[in-house]
Amino acid sequence: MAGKQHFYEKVYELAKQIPYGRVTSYGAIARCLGAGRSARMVGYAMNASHNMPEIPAHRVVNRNGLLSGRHHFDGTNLMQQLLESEGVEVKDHQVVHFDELFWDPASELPDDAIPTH
DNA sequence: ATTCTGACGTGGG
DNA sequence: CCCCACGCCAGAA
Repeated sequence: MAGKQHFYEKVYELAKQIPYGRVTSYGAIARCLGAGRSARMVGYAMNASHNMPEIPAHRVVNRNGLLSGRHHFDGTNLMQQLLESEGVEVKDHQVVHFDELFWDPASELPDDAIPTH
């Protein structure tokens, strides 16, 4: 049934819809896809998205707004720079005003835009 | 084949 | 507040 390949693609479809200048979390994506306990797998999917420029992996942080994936980007601070380039403030590896910038796919995305197949 | 390590998150002590 | 165990499961060793 639900293979990894399939799951990764759902993650990507969802990630592509994160609005410019907003951020979400690994767990929020997992929950939205009906795999609430598989947040780690979302991290794996992001890790495997390096060759996919259309996937805004830098907009996915952990549930505290911490840039936990920063070491997987080229350059020391690329993840932070990408966020700042779209107006997201980052201080001490953490998104400032995380509460306001947080985008929850489950509550802000219309049902027909949530990948199911 | 088995072990180990995580771009995570929750719950319990 | 801190620390730990656990669910989850892909890849590397």
